[in-house]
Amino acid sequence: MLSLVHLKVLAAVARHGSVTEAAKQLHYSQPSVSHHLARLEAATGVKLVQRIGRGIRLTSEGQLLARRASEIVGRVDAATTELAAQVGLQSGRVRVAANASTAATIVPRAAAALAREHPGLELSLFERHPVDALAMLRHGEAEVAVVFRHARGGGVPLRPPR
Amino acid sequence: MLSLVHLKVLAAVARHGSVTEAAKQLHYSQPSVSHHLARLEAATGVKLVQRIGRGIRLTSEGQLLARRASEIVGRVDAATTELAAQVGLQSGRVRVAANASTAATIVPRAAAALAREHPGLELSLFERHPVDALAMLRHGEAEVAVVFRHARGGGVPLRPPR
DNA sequence: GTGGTTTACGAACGGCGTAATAATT
DNA sequence: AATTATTACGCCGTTCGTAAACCAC
Repeated sequence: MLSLVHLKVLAAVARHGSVTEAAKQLHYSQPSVSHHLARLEAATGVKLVQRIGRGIRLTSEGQLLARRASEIVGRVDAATTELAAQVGLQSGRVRVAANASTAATIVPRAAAALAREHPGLELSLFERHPVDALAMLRHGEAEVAVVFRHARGGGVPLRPPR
Repeated sequence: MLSLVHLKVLAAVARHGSVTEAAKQLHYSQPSVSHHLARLEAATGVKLVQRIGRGIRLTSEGQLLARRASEIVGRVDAATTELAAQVGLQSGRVRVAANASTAATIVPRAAAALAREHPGLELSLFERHPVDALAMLRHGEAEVAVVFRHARGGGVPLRPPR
């Protein structure tokens, strides 16, 4: 089984076209990156890079694998983020600042849905004038603000809880 | 960065609902799988499994991550396969057995395209009666057979070179 | 006691950096 | 001489298996 680190390194080398640059971006030493490439070649049994002049170039197979590697690494990062978000939704505080009309209409419906989906959340609703609602959001006194700015088209700034 | 092995183990545990079964399917020892789960929990900081009676159960976060893990591991496997196929197309031998009518019409066009895309391939064409063409395929004397079985709807058995 | 999971321990491997070497401009 | 990549080496963490302990039916 390939290693994610190997794939990440290959993707970085593909992006920057150089072992040195990839190492810098990954905060690795130059030899580490070189070694990773060698190991990845050994693991796959495929030549992935070519020395060309005093730099290197990916072979066509290297380019193919690098594209897949970017995709895969992206998914891993996304899964990590998603998991963290899921945990954040299990418990925590969500303070909603809304103006009168939204606080009476769409906010209760959204609040009910949120409470149903994530019963562990502590949910508070504050009815404020739009300007004050946004101020609460800005000052960290609320996680969510719901206001109408215009008659048509609304603004719904959203920050995840913690 | 999460480890692919960890993700693979989590996916296997999710599939089989048991550390023991997952270990069997992965050809690991039982303690290894247990240890992997513990490490994955440590790495993510999230409780992923619960002891329940004398078995275990994934938490909701565990189930979420397991779904993503399956997806990711699948992509890694696909990339590996794809890379191997790409290498196979760089060099090797493709022997095509075709009956007279296809050998004169669609096969040359396909052969030209293949030769253009993958110049390293050694390409041979054999014109045979349909039955003999399929026999060559079956006996490993050809990698590809192209025959018409009926007046409408053709059969194009394909095996990748090596 | 049986089936299942976890903890403990030791061996082998992998991954990292620093230092030294090679190759190209 | 300067820049880039590789090889050599030592350290530490990870991963594996076996053996022992733990827990629930």
